[in-house]
Order: sequence, then C-alpha cells, then structure tokens
Amino acid sequence: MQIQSLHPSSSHVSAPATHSDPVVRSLLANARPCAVSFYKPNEAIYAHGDTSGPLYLVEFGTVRVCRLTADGRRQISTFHFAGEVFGFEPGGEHLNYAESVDSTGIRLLRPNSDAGLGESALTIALRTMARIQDHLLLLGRMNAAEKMAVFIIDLHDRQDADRFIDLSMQRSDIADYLGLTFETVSRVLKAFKDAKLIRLPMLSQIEVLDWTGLRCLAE
Amino acid sequence: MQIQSLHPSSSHVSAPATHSDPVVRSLLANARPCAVSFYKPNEAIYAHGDTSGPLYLVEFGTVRVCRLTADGRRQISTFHFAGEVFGFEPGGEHLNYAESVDSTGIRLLRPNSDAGLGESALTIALRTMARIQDHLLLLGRMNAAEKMAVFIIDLHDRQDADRFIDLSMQRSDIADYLGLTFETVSRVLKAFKDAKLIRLPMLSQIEVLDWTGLRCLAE
DNA sequence: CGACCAATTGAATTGATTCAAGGTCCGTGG
DNA sequence: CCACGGACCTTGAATCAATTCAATTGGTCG
Repeated sequence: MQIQSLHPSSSHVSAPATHSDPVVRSLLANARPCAVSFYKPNEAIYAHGDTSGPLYLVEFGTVRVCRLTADGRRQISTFHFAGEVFGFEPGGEHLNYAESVDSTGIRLLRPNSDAGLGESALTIALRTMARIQDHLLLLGRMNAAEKMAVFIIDLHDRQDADRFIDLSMQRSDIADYLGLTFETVSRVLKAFKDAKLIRLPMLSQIEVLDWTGLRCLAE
Repeated sequence: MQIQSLHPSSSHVSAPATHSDPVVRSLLANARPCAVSFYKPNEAIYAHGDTSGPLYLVEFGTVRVCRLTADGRRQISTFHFAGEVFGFEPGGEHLNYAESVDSTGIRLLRPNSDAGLGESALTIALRTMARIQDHLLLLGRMNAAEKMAVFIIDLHDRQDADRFIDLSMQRSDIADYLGLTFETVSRVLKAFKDAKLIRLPMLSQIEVLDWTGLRCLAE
C-alpha cells in the first residue's frame, strides 16, 4: 500500500468521487484532511483485531468488509463503492476485516475535534445498518435466484452506469456475499442468461435485458 | 396497550431492569422521562412505515424486530431483552417493524435537547450493528446445528439466568430468526437432546448439559 | 504459445424443506 | 375434576434446492 501525495501533479489515480452526498460532505468537514491511500487488488485495509476508530471513505474502487468463522468460512457483510464510508465498529477492536477488491483509493477520516464526527457519523452508521438488515432478509429467506436478482439491481442502483453493470468482484466474492457457492452463482447467471433476463458481454459486465422480470424475481 | 403510571404504587408489573450498562444510563440522562408502556404478547410496538425517531428501552420481556418480503416471508433481525435499546432507523421511516414476544414493558426515549441523544446513541447503534453482522455470518455460512448452538449460547450470555435458559419465543420465532423452518428447529433441538448436549425440562426452557460440546458446534 | 487462475458445466450427494400425521400442553367450561 | 378444543410442537417420509466433487473451458499475462 502506498500513500498518495495530496499534491495533484503527483497523482496518477483517477479523479476522486465528487461526494455529492451532503452527509458525507458534513463528515468531511469535521475530519482532519488525510492523504488518499492507494490499494492494489486484494490488499488489507484493516484486519480483524486491529484498533478501530477512524472511518474510511472510498474515493474510487471497491472494498469488501468480511468476517470469518473459526474454520475459515467467509461472509462478506458489505461491499463499498466510491463515495461510501465504512469502518464503523463498537468497542476498540475491529471484528470485521476490510480489503480492497480492485484498485482502490481510500481516504482516512479522523475527527478533528474532541466532539467526534458528530451527527453525520450516526446518520451514516444507521444507513449502513439498514443495508445490513436488508441483507439479513436476503440471506435468511431468499433462494439463489432471488439473491442474485437483488444483488444485480442493488449494484445497478449504486453505480451511476446506465447500460452495463460493472462486476468488480469475482464469483467467489459474490458467493460469499450472497451466502452461496461460486458454482451456484455461475449457474444462476447462466439461468438468467438463458431466460433472456441478462447478457454477459464480458466476465465482469452485466447488461440487464429485462428489468421487469428481474425486479419481479427480487420482489 | 396500556400506559403505566410512573407512580410506583399503581404499578403491578415486575421490577424494571436495573440498567447497569453505563452507556444506557447516559442515554437515559439525555432523554425526557417517559412512562413505561405495557404490551401483551404479540402486540405491535411500531409498524413498517411508521415515523421513526424515538428509541425504545426494554424494561422487561422480549421484543422481536422483523422485516418481510413482498410475499410474506419473515426474517427476525434481532430479539431484544431487558436493558437493551432498539428502534434505530435511518431516514424518517421504520423499515422494520417491532412486536412484543411475551409480556413486555417498553420505555420510550425522546431526546430532551436539540443536541439529540449524543455519543451514547452512536455507541449503542454500533453495538446493534456488530450484533447484526455476527448474524450475517450465521445466516450465510452456518448449518442448522451451528445456528442453534450459537443461538442457545447467545441467549444464555444475555440472560443472567444460570442453570435454565428461558425460551420466551416460540419455535417459529426461532426459525425466522435463524433462517430455518420451525420443523428444523424442532429436529435440531431433538438431536441436541439425543446427543446429551441439552435437556428440555419444559417447552420453553433449555438446560445445557455439555457446554464444551455446544461451544464446539458454535465454534 | 503455454501456464495459470477463474469460471463453467455435469453428476452425485446431502441438508433442509415440504407435506402430512400425530402428540402435547393449556385454558375453558361442563 | 375431567373432557374438549385449539394452538403449538414433534416426528416421519418424500422431495428439492443447493452443495460437493470432478472435469473442462475460457481468459489473461508473461
């Protein structure tokens, strides 16, 4: 992991997210400015057991936040994309670990006063919580096809891309997010393709052909 | 639902939780005092779509917080017991609904200043979030026996009861919490009984006979 | 071009569900 | 006190969705 200089001329990464979200902007206003760290794919951002405290803002790229069972089974709690904030943990230690999925830029947010990051931190934490609660319903009560449909629609809603949805993560990441095996992910994508719900122009791109059909599956 | 008077002499409910948790006490200090509402089993505390804002403190009893799919499948996000705070939601509307499981007393917590409930609200929200993230791992990556073992141990840790664990909720609630059917819950309990891990002196009580064996299952 | 990793596909297996039948607990009323 | 009814729970048998295991294909990069 390298620390990027804040000086623009030395930066060779793509433009940072615009942070159009007012809550994120307010959080930035309460934070000390920090450099953007650049991560190659599959690098650790923080580990299980690390001291928690600062928050992390995704400038570009994708992050996965995960937890493991004692025998190594992995569950991905959330993916985070450009403009999203993560790193919330109670107590002093990270119970989850976070890694870059692809080439990712992360800005550290440290509170610049004793007052902490204020109300905006709570707001963003509650949003994250709502997202996770949605995911409980998905993991506990949906079948493979429904899970996949929800996942594709969610990806589309969070990317501003219109036509093609970018799959920055590989099949096994999707599997560990949806509580499936990577073989099942592959099979469901094939079934969607055969049902003319989607097209897969590349391994890492989805084009939705039938939004109605897909939304119907996702309820 | 009846509103209990704050006057002790008119109260016929069991003694309220002592709120030994300093964070909950600090939250109470920032809240306007409110009466305790008494709920019979299976009454609505708030509904999907209700305006959110106030927090709720369980004085006694058990609460379930749930979400439904469009076709009526239910996932219970969390159970809450005496001394626990719930009701966190982003935005203005409840995405979940909350109900009493058994006879339950709830104290409403409304902020008494414009500053809101302060840091303690964030602390408790983060705790809730950590609990939910644990539950993602359970729902996504554990089998029925492991889920049940984790559930029993968690119940024990959250109740101060030593010998007998009280199952205030019925089998279908446990099923909707663990992402199983109630038949499977019943079968797993039977298997635990046959394996001499537990005893079921009553329908709603568990006695753990082999903590090591149970913990081993739960990892 | 070959090597390697990821993804696909097939066949067999299995864990959990579904459907169906009993059994148990508990309150109510004769 | 006991019989009755209904809700909850247990148990069994058949089914099915998803996994496991095993090839094979495809894509990417030196």
